[in-house]
Parts: sequence; structure tokens; C-alpha cells
Amino acid sequence: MADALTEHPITLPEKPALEGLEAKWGPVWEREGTYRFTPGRPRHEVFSIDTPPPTVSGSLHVGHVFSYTHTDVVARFQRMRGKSVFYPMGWDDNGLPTERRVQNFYGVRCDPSLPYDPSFQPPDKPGKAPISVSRPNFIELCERLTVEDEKAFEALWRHLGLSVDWSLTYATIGKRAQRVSQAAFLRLLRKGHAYQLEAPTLWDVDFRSAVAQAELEDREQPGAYHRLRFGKGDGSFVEIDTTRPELLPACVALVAHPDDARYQPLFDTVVMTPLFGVPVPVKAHPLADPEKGSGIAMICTFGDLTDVIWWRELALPVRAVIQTNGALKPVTFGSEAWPSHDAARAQGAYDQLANLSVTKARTKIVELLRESGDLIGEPRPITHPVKFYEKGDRPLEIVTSRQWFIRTMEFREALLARNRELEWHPEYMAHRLENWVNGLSGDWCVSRQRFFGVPFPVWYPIDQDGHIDYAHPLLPEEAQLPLDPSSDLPAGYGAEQRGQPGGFAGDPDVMDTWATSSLTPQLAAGWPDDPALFAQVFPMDVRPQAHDIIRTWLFTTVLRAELEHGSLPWTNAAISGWVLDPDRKKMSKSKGNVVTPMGLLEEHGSDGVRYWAASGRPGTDTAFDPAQMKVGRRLSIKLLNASRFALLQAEPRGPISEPLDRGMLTQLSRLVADATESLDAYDYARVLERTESFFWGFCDDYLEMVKARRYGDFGPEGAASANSAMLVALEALLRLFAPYLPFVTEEVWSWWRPGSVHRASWPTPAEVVAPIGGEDAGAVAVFKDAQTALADIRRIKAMEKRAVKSVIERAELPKTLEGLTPAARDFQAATHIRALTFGDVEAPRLIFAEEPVKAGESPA
RNA sequence: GGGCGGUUAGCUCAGUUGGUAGAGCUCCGGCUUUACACGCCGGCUGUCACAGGUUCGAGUCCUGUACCGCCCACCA
Repeated sequence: MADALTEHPITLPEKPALEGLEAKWGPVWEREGTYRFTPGRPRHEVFSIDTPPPTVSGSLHVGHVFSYTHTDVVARFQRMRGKSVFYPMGWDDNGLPTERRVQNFYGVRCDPSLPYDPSFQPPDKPGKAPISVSRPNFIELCERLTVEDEKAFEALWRHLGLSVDWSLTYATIGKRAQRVSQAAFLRLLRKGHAYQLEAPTLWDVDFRSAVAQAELEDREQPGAYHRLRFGKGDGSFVEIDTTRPELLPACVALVAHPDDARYQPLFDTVVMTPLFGVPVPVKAHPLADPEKGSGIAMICTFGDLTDVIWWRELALPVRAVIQTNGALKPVTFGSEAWPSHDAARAQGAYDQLANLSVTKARTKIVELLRESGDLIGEPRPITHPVKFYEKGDRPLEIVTSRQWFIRTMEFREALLARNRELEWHPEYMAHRLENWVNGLSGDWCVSRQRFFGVPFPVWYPIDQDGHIDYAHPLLPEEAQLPLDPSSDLPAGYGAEQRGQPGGFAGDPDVMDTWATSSLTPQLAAGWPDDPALFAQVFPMDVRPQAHDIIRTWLFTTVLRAELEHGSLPWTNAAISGWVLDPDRKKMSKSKGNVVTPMGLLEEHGSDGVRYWAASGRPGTDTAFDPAQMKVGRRLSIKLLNASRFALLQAEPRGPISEPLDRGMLTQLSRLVADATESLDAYDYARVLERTESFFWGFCDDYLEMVKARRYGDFGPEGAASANSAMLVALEALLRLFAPYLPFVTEEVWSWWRPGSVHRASWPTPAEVVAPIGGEDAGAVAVFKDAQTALADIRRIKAMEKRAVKSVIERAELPKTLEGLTPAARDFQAATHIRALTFGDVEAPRLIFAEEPVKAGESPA
């Protein structure tokens, strides 16, 4: 048959091997532009990926290899289906990890009040005292350092075989990222979706910055209930439990449940705080839990988020004592804010607390309360969850400060509707976002009191008295972006007016890192400067990411796309699990169980490691398992050798007439149909499993049974049928495996097919059965019976410890296997059966040609 | 407290619309077989977490329970 497969010459290596394939093919792919995105194609011919940008100041670990492989499999599949794949790589160099690394590496500190110094060069080695540099200089240093990190990352990704288009890279710092972040922010501001407010805010006292709800985590901390008594004025007392006695001076009310009969008589009466003699009202509120403590609680400004709710809903005054550094600020009793029945005593007590940290103040006040007799009994130790900033070391406080917010609360319904529109893989992950949106308690606080990050592109006028007029911000034109209000000037002002009465002041804050990360689709897709590219790739097809950052990255990206574009940012969210160590714990550095990815790739081969990764099902945490990598490596080697066998003697060729050949191809076409459907649904693990399973059957049963015929034992027509079928199967199998094992499949492809397998078209069921004129279900039945009988014969030979090639003079098989008759010749050749009959027997009855191997055992 | 996922062989996991329990690894035994000893063939191993229910029939569907894990929560 003069088919297309013979047009290309076949060149086979003597001894094929996996070693060196990464080094061989990586440069070829780069040179040939195999993975290059083609601009200009219409949206429906594009598959675009919102690649997660790894944090470059960190290090890549096996978890990255795991999840990025999943994305790459999908990318390769879509490319083979004919899509132009937009597969960029981002570098996340924004945020605290980079800030710290740059500080330490160069020995510098950022001082946003300094002007930009274009000639600044950092010292070769960091000095003892940190050098202060301007924010623009600091960002330059960051970009310089991360370039080195990015090179190492890229080398690893290339070695792993990610089919990223390396001409499409972006960063989350630098001018472009700032321009996008600032432009998006200004648009929100002009639409009224961003606003500024002075309000109680979650505050990290070490970072001295506000943090957002999404950045919180609970940690179990030791604490203690302290029972305090408040005087009712008639000589009797009411007792409350608190874990934060140091906030007693910040107490503004007591609260109990409206239905709590014990405290109903006290509602709207006034009681006196111990030590300080501050009169506070007793209030009723449904959030008070009668079961907790004594059933009545003190409200402080602010001990926790419940205090904020009570304070707001009960319209209570503010008596803040925690400063931004976490110490208690000095206050004056007898003042308007701190009335007291005994101001001198109150001040005497408080002066011992002022300027102490929270923990020291707690110890001190317990001492004072014990002396005064207001502490009832001793503190009862408990363990309770306390809110922390996820990167912080001390519990969060709540501090009143001016912050920027992006509206989220009023868009909750819209976001829930978008969530229903989004296709999640696996589907159940949608609950995570739904729960998070339903649980939102406030708008998104996006400002951070850090130096490094994207500045808010905003200035404020300063009036003649030197007061900053926050209500009338000075905004730039979008064309001016990016800018830094600490060095750039608002229109109509001169540099000498900075900070002067009648002049202006730049907004000192920077944006939350998620304010930039939430724009990765826009950042990668050229928004707002390249509308053609943007239209070609946005909304993107898929966001791949892990499940732990659904509430942060995924949520904020959906929010930003809704607010800016009124659409989803992508149509699919593919969620990958974590890599767990064999003890089922998350792999982590601190546990010392992290393996370097490059070492793994070198030991098991990239294809071997990818095999392990791709066997982890979407959303499912997967055990780190080198044994699976060895299996993947073995599969790759098998692919080399089986391909070599198929190609070793590819002539003669001709019509595929033999039932085993036709049955095998029919099964393969069904596999192709299933694989295509599953990959469309992101179920890459299933496809690998099915394809692998077929392939082993192909090698162990099909190839073994057609071997003799293929070598010409039954004439040229039989050989031609086998050869042609094998090549059709091989060509399809290589393409099915290509997304998973890109190196070995490319190697084999290069022996006999032109171009790259990764640019070849994805196989279709019709194409596989075309040479046999469509599916041949009858041949499948023949193949299956032959396989069953083959296993039976092999079992008997193994049990009797006979050689595989030992000859069987006569065999009688159960009638249930009679279906193999059309392939009897192949079957008998593979099993070395001379005469074959079928009868009413349960199991095969075999008469071997020679005497049994074991002495004393009679022939069957 | 709310939500989600899981529980199948010693280990890691498949099991598509209900129809006689599977794979790989491990372990054991065998085989120099003209693609592969980086190989091949075979064997052992299960009250499908538990209790009910629906059904001719349940690993699969329904209800409940237990345990593991994750996410969330206003945690005095």
C-alpha cells in the first residue's frame, strides 16, 4: 500500500536510549519555534492559558513540577488539535519575599521619601549598615536580581519539557506590571469601585501594615480566660471572662444576648470598669453567646472582628489603645474619651501599661487586677484559635487607619453567578469559591503600608493649614502611567510644593500583591496597550492553579475581570492538588523532605517524572512516589524498543486483512475517542492510564501474536497486513503519548516521520480505522478470545515451569474461546501449538511435544 | 459550627450509565523468547470503612454513623 507513512525514510538507532533526549530536543524545539504562539488567528482557534507565575525569590519544588506538568499536557493536546496555544510564563517578583531578598542580597533598604538616583550602583557585598535607596531604585535592584532567578527557573522548565512560548514572558514588577495595575486601579476609582476609608483594619504589628481578609490564617495559641468583675454601682458586681485583659482600658461596653434572662435587668444600665473606673453601658446583641464564658462579654476597640461588628452596630465610641507597632499608647484618663470616676487611680494603673507590648501589658494588668481584687480566681489556661497574617509571627491587631478598598460586598451575587458559569475541574472545587464569596465580611483592603510594590497613582492637595485633603485626590491621565507619586508630580504642581501647605502629598502606600496578581490575564494578554492580542486571547481558556489559593488568586482575578470587563477571566479553572510525602503530609522545606526537581529529572528522566505527575488526578493530592517515576521511565524505554521493533522491518506493506490487526486497530480507535473526550474535560490522568494499558496489551499480546506472521512465516500478504497495522498503530500511539512523554515520543517520531510530533495533528478514531474501512467489531471479538486463550496457555506453561517456546503437540480449548478461530494461525504460532481443537472442557488440555520437565509427573 | 473530598489487595490507586472485584508497585516462582534482561511469563493478596434502605441484583444509587484530610467561620 503506497500510503503516506512510507514517504519518509526510516532511520533506526542500534540501541535506543533515553539519556540525553532533553538536551537533544530542547534546543531543536526552540530553534524550530515548535511552541511559538501564532498571532492573528481568530479567538476560536486560540487556546490561551493563564499560567501561574511562580515566585522567583523562592525555589521550585516538586509540587511545581507536578502541577505545571498537568497544564503542559493540556497545552500540548490543544496544540495538536490545531489550536494556536497562548502559553506564557510569568515571574512573580512582587511582594514581601522579593523585598526581603533584595534587602539582604544588596544590603539596601527602601526609603520612598528619597528621590530616584539614576546612577546608583549597589556595593559588591552588602555593608554592615543598610544603604537607603529610593523606591524606583529599589525596584530596579529587584528586577536585576530576579533576572538571575528567572534563568534558573527557565532552565528547569525547559528540562521538564514545558511547551511554553518563551517569547511570552511577563513579570509582576517592573514598568509594565505597574502600568497595568495602576491603570486598572484608576479605572476602578473613576467607576466608584475603589474608595478610601478610615476604619478599623486588620493590622500586622511586625510588618506595620494592613492585611486583607484573604491573607488571614488561624493558629491555635495558648491563652487563658481571666474572670474580671465590673461594679454595678450598688456595691455588687457583674463578672465577665476575657482572654485579652490588657484591652480593659479599651473597653466601651458589655454585651449579652437579648434573650439571656440573667442579664436582661442590666441592659442599658452603666457599669464601671475595674482599675480604671470608666463607665460603660451594658448592651444586648444577638451575637453574644450565652454559653460562652459567663455569657456576658466586654467589647473593646478592638480585640477582634466581633468587637468591630458590635462597635458598629451598637454605635459605640472608640477607645483605641493598640498602636501600629503593637504597644499600648499613652492615654489620659479624665479626658473626653476616657472618663473615669477616679482619674488619678486610673492614670496610675495605666501608666504602668503604656508603651508595653501586648503580652507584657497582659502580664502587668493581671498583676494589678489581682492586687485590686478585681480578678476572680486565677486565669484558666485554654488553647484557642487566633488570627494571624499568614506570613506574620504575632497575632493580628485591629487598628484604625486610612486604607484603600475595592468593593466586593455589593458584587457578591454577580460573582456567584460568574462562579456558576465557570467550568471547574474537578467540579466540586466550585464550592470553595462559593463558600468564600458567601463568607466575605467586608470589601477588599488593597493598600499596604510597605515600601516595595506598586504605588497608588494618586496625590492629595494640602490645604493652607497643612492638612491633607484626602477627599479630593489628584489623579493622573492613564497615558502617564506608570508613575510613582513619591517622585512624580501631579499636574499643575512643582517639586518644591511637595509636602508644603498649599502643595500636595503623594499617597504613601503600595498595593496588596494580589492587586497585581489578580490581573495576570490582562498582564499576559497585553491589556490595555495591545487590543488586538487581548481580543485574541481574552477571556482565556484556562486558569490552572492549586486549591489553596482559590480565595486569593482565583477569587481576586474573577473579581477584577468582573469589575473591569464584565466577564469571567477564563472559561475553565483546572485545579491541581498538592504533592504529599509518603506520610500523607504536605511536602515542606521545614520537614526536610523536599527533593530538588532537577535531581529528580536527571535521575528518572523528564518523561519519567512527567509520567508520575500526570497520573495525579485533577484536584487530588498525590503522594510523592519515585517508584511511579521509575514506571514512567520503563514505559518510555518500552516505547523506544517497541517502536524500533515495529520499524525494524516495515516492508512489505499492504491491505490490513488479518482479524488480529483489524481488531487491534478497532480497539485503538475506541481508545482515541475516549482519550479525546477525556482530555477535552481535563482528565489527563485517565487518558494516560488508558493509553498505557492499551500499549502494554499491544506489546505483550498483539505484537507477540503477530510476530511470526510479520516475519513472513505465512506469506507476504500476512506480513503486509501486520506491518501496515503496526505502523498505523504506532503513529497514533506516539501522538497519544506525546503530551505526556514529549521527549521519547519526539525521538521515535524523528526516526520515521517528518516534523515534530508536537505539531502533528491529534489522532482521530476515523483515521485509525480508515485503512480497514471502518470499525470491525467482529475482529475485536476474535482478538479478545485470542488474548484470553494466550493468557491461559501462558499460565499453564508457567505453572508447569516450561519454557515459553516449548511445543504443544495438541491442544483442546474450551468452546467459549472458539471465536479466536479466524486468528488461529497467529495464535498457534505464538503459543507453539501444532494441532488445535475446541471441546467441552473447562480449561485448556495440552499435550506437550516432549516429556514433562519434572520427573515423576505424567503428561497431561 | 458550616461546607467539600476521601475510606477498594501490604503500598499507590483505577473502577464510565447498578450486572461475577481490577492495574501497577512490593513479594514469590519461572523463562537466554531473532524489539527490549533498562526484558518476558506467571502466582499470592480483598466482609469494597460501618449500619440501614431502594433493587431480581449495590463498590456504584438513597439515608445515617465513624474515621482521615482540606476549606471556611463573629474564636469574649
